[in-house]
Amino acid sequence: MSTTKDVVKDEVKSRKVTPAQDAQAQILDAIDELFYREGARAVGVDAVVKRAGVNKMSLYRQFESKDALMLHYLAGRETRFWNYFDASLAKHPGKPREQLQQVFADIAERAQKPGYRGCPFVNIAVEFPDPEHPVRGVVAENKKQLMARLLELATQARAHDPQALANGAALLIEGGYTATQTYAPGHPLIAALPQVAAAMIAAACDEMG
Amino acid sequence: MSTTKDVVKDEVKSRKVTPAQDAQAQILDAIDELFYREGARAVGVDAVVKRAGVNKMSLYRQFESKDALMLHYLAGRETRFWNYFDASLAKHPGKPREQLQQVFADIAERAQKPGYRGCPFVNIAVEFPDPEHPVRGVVAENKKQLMARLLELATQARAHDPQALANGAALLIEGGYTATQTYAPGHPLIAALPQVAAAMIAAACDEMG
DNA sequence: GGATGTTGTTACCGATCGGTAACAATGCTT
DNA sequence: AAGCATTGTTACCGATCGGTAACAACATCC
Repeated sequence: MSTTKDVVKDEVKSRKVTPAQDAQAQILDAIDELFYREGARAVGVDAVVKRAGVNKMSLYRQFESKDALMLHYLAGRETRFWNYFDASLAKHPGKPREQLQQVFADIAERAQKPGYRGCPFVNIAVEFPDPEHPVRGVVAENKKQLMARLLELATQARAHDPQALANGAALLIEGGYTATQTYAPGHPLIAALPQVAAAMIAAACDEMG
Repeated sequence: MSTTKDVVKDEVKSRKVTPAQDAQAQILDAIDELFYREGARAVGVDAVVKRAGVNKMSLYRQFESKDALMLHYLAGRETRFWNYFDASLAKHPGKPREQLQQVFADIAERAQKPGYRGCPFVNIAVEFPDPEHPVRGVVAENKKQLMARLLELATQARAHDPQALANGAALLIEGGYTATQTYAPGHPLIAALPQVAAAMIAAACDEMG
């Protein structure tokens, strides 16, 4: 008798093997896009591996959990954010007031591009309300540093009350991020961010109390 | 022979029957708290019925889907929001500038209370990024009306550029909401919101261009 | 006292969640 | 060629997701 098991054996399997570091890079690319666009909570690991073009086990052999994935995602976004920030300042070296103004101009410009989905730190903080969740530490650290940089700029710009200007700038930045999601996309409110910031900066530096 | 089916029959079932409208009220209370505190996406219908103290079928006999639940949740939050808003204005009848200032003062006060979790419209917009999702329509409507009210106040306050002041106020409000979630709870930035708003209002109304 | 309509309960549906065991196929080293 | 570590594949795991069928227990009206 012939067992049916060994009848068809010459099919081409052709499974491609991806080095670990390549797979890792593809995964990081996938989560950077998916977590940002659809939200980390809404995107499952199956969607991640599908988009990354790797196997699920390849993912879990390099990242211990989805929480770890989110932390890597945030780390990448943090690097990108400070690159943006430093690029804004680099446009006006030695001119803190123009630097601060440029930060708002560049944020508003990015926020109007299609596909913009707000600040990734804001989004993930809203998606994970538990303040003990590991992602919240990254968010807090980012905002803490942002406030420090704003205070530094406000001080260098010789504002009457540097902390007050830093507070106002921080609130406007958070507001600009969020308004992109709550108001209709392309709403003139986003485009008005630099003007609002300009008025605030002028009032904080020019007129004497 | 004795069938085992009818041996124990005198156990007290004691199942309470809740009128439909009572169950509905309990469900609305439950989602108002759970959806706000933990996020509508993170809270399942099982958690809702458990907290409401009703059966799952009682829920689905009155609400056709979880999406419908979220719309009811948002409707309740919208009513509450405009009650807050009108209450702020009622403190200074006929004085638009003080009214606008009061809006910020009251928002900042609420935002510093324990359990505050930001603007429910902002949160649900972040949780459901798809602009075609039914909840997004409610969010857009709320913000649209808010902008209209702010513009009305700015006009009455005789700002040089009412639209510019309304834009600034809207951005500050969104920023205040969001900052409660991204910066540490109780962060001085939240308490500074009224001062920042005061400076903005003063600059928009007082000084001549 | 039925008959009827509403409510509670249980048990289930298929789908998806994050995560893993086991093993086949591959590449690299010697 | 042999041995070994890495990678791919499949098939699962228990839990939870939103949602429903079927039927038992109740209240009410005639």
